[in-house]
Amino acid sequence: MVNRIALFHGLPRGQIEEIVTTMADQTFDRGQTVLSEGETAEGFFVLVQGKVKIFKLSPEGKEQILHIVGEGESFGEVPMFAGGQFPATAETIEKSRIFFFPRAAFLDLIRKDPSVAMNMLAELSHRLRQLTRLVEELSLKEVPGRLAAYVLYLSEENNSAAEVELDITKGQLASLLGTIPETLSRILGKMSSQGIINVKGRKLKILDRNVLEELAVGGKFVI
Amino acid sequence: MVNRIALFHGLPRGQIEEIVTTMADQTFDRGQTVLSEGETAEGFFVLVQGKVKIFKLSPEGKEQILHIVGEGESFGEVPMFAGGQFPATAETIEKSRIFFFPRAAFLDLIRKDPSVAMNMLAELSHRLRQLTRLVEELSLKEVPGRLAAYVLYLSEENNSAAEVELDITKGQLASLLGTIPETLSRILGKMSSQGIINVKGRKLKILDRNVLEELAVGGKFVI
DNA sequence: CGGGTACTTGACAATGGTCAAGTGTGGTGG
DNA sequence: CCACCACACTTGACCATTGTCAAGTACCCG
Repeated sequence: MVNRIALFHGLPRGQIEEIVTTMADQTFDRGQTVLSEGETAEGFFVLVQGKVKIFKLSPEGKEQILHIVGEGESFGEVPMFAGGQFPATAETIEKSRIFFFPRAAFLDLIRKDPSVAMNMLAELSHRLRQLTRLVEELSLKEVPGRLAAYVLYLSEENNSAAEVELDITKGQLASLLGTIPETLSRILGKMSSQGIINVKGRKLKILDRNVLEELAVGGKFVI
Repeated sequence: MVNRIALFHGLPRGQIEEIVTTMADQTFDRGQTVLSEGETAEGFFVLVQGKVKIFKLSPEGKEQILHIVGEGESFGEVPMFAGGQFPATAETIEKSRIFFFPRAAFLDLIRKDPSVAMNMLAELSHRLRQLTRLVEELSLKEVPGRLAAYVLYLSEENNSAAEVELDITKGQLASLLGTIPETLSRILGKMSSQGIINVKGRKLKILDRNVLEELAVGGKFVI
């Protein structure tokens, strides 16, 4: 199980066995909070099975999803290295199995084995790139452009297939795109009626990839 | 000089001398591009003196500043650990002196000395926290709220002084707040006319901190 | 089959961007 | 030392995008 975690790739068996003795193995139902923004951290988490959303809430209750954690990915490491509290909240959106690694043992491991440090540096760098892209999308593109980029991304992930399936609800997608379900629904409707995509529940079919690509780089969306 | 770089704190003298032999020392005039989004990376940079903005450009030319690099800070590390290209562009906004550290020698150093890895993990974590906050601001607050948060941040940096001075132009501040100079100008004007702040060139005086704090957490701005 | 959640649709309001035309203001060269 | 020029900033009129509120429909799970 631990072997499948990217963070521990290349680690000798002995050290894996050592770190396993310190970790905790927890199961969460869907909709449970794993960690809350502002909490002090005693370690970090790895999602083994299920799905977790990392998000921020505004005082008025609007939610911005920063990231959907996939299986094998870690989260909640920021305070371990930078001190302080968690910068966002993590909540399961499916029944999930999560490993918790306490701070001290993991820091020891890093000092002993540089490959863990390198893996962690790669992971954090990857996360920085994703967040950079999120800022770009939110600030420089309108909602249709963000949606187009997301649909194309889903397609790439799937060998550029024309048919893709959302693995989150449309409401969650709206929150990930920095908008609300109503707006997303309207835009999906418009794209449908213009023959750009075909929407059937969570299944999307790309009908005109060129228009999507045009939108995704910042082009305007004419009604 | 190298001693003052946070990344190398705690490093024995011998290793500092070693890394110094591999680095390049460059000077840039104001307005020069240090690295461009999409370029392949051969190393990373440390700003020794001056000021650098890290930003994204939309196809229409709108700019979103992600970060203003301060003296002693590094930038451009993401591709070193995650592979690929620079996710954003870096340009000097003042005459600057910049050290460049080639990839290979630095990776060697990390493998030899875990404290450098720890410093770098702290740096990247810190950056993740900042970007998380930027996403939050852009997505969950309106411009007056972002401005209020920025002014309060400047004040904190300065022992909560009531008088603060912008160290960037208002145009750059607009880009950092995810808006345009016109909008920023109008909001500064409104805040002024309501006695919340006093604006004189780049000098701002906080007159009503409570209102600013209210705005910064997401409160509404009544005209 | 029922209940709740997810989603859709409509009318409306408002934030903030665009375009255009100024008004300073600091730095440089004559 | 002053005039000029470029650039930073301001202000006004307008409008597009998107959020709010409200109501209704579809759909999945138990």
